[in-house]
Amino acid sequence: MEKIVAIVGPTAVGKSDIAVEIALSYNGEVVSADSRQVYQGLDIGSGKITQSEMRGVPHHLLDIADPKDTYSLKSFIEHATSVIKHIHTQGSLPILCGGTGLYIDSVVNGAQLPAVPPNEKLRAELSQKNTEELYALLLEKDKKRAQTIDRHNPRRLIRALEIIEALGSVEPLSQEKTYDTLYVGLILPTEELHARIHERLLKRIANGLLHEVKKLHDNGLSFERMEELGLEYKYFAYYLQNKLSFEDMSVQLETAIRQYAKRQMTWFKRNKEVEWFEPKDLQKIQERVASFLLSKK
RNA sequence: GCGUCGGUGGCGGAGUGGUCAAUCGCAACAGACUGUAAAUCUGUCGCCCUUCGGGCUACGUAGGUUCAAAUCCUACCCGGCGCA
Repeated sequence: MEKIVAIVGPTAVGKSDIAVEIALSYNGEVVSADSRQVYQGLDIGSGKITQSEMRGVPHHLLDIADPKDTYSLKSFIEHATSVIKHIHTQGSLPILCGGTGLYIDSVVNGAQLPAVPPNEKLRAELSQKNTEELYALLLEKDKKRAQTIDRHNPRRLIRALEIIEALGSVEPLSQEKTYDTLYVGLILPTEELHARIHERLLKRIANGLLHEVKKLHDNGLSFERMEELGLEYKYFAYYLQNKLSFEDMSVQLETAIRQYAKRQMTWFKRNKEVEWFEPKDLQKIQERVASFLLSKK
């Protein structure tokens, strides 16, 4: 099986740097797995790596979508899979690196998704209903899916109904593992991570985050869409609409980023394949990658 | 100084004699994840004991009334506002 390395961990832990280090040592190319960095123009706020930080290492799946459109997991799997294939063909090592756990796992596990693109009309229609109604509807149309779904979660209920609308039912996902994967998890003590989040936010603000968000809006990205994009974009959109003072906005944003980091950890912790390191243990990480590359499977 | 309104859990804020360890929101903590994932959702959230259940301490402080008080009374302390 072809090998890939996946670098995971919470936001602000320092994944990008480590990915570049590994790439430089083992002839790697980075495949970003970040649901926001795929969008053009979301640079400072999404923490997109800069040209100089790349240090000559090719990076893929950045700036491939228009933020006005919804980029989907399905597209990500397709793009990433094809890029990884290409990297393998060149005899290089693909390094999946990013904070979007679902994206990474889906690629690593070879999830096969049915092509059911977002149906905005249906979504708008269904979002008028409350969760009970949605659940009742699902129960009626696909009893099997209804049994396992989180019945309080409108997002999932709507998505399930959307798939049913297109395909008649929600079939179990099929997965086909095609890679030999090393999961490198990066972790820091909570206080340290929080301090990094704080510093990073200040830096982003100093580097012109507000200007970036204004520019996005001037270019036609609605505040509504920005709120959907979350974190920096969501809170700065609140500020620009005078829903929050700058002070309140930055405090709440920082809290939201911390909460996000926690959710990421919850996701990654449950994956027993992940081997955890502190970012400062670069040496150990490098050694682990080396032994992984020598192993046979 | 007088008058007046108020002081409730980490914060905001309900409750105004019994069903109150105290609605709710936030934060915090733990978790889920059939595909919008930086999204969405769930649980816990005074202290102690073993879950059920039980015990203890609590609604500014100190007393009091009452079978029963966060809720009524008195004094004091603190804060806002009005008049001086």
